[in-house]
Amino acid sequence: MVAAASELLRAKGFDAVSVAEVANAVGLTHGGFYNHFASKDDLAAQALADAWASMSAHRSRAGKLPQLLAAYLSPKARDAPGKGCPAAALAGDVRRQPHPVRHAFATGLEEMINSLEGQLAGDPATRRTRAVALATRMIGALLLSRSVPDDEPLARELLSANLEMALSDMDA
Amino acid sequence: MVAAASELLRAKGFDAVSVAEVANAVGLTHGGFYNHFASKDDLAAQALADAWASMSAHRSRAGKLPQLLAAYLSPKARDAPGKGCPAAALAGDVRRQPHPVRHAFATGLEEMINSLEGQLAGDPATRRTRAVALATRMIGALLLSRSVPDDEPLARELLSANLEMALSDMDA
DNA sequence: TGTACATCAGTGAACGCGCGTTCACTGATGTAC
DNA sequence: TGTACATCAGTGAACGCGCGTTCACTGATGTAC
Repeated sequence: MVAAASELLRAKGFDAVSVAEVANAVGLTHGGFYNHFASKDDLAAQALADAWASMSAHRSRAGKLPQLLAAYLSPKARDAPGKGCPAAALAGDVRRQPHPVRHAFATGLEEMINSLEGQLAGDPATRRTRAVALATRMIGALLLSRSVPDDEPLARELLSANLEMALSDMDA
Repeated sequence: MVAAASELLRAKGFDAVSVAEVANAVGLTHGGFYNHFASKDDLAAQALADAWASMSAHRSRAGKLPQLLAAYLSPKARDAPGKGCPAAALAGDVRRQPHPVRHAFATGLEEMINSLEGQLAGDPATRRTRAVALATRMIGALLLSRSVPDDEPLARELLSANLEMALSDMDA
């Protein structure tokens, strides 16, 4: 149920997913929901943590940084928000969520930054700063690309321009 | 009314602002709303265009690029989403809005990129790419900083790390 | 100037709808003897 | 093994609520004569 919610929330956002919808997704009716979770917010916090966990697992399978960036900033990733990065899917919503949800978000984001930092070469003194900036670029590009209508060239350009810049930054 | 909606929408998001709230903000009741707009979505599209217009006016008053970046990526801007950049405030929501709203969003974003491109120095062949990447960095950083709880150091770091990287990119 | 009338922005009750949450009840499962 | 009972996840009707939208009505404004 947490896994189903995690995908639905990323695909549609917190408010657009109902308790009944999540329950139905695992073959239940809405009434039994409260045998498992204290509230919808409780589920949201758990689902967000779960999404970050599966994102982290995916990251360790993705190989080296250039391959990870190319996969992250791809049209395929753009078109599958439900299975993709929780930050790109929910960063805009999370500002209006209760504290446990925001905290789960921040924890996952911090882990993502740490993971990127570990894959960066170059001057160790600037690694953390570059990792924060790289995470921002990845998440921002995917999120903005999704916010623009699919048929506008800008949607592709946001991915390609940021991929190019991210790859060239990496060497510096 | 469009101006009031523009600020409310940026502060709270599309779904969290009701027609009654917008009407009350200008001293009316909700019933008269439909003498002015065809629907809530119609208002949202106009309000978004208005927000971009006031952002654009603000941009031309901001001086040179380093000053603009410092103001954009400041804690003050972070804490006033209602008066700030429509992209950082609404990029996450706009994906779920009807096409006119998405189109208004994309148009404003395109203008922002063009404006940044005009302020960039360096190799003209890469200017457009660098402008797209810079806009992504600005919007992504502000949006992520707002999504993290205020009391976490990461909220500040997202602004400062991206400001630092943006300023050093500018010279390259 | 005064009177009758048309216009139209604004009012507030009402509509249908979907939501999160509660609750009395069902029915399968497992334990006690 | 068979029977009685407790447990507890799951059901679906019901609750109160807020929403976008509609609509009959009000009342101020401006025009016609």
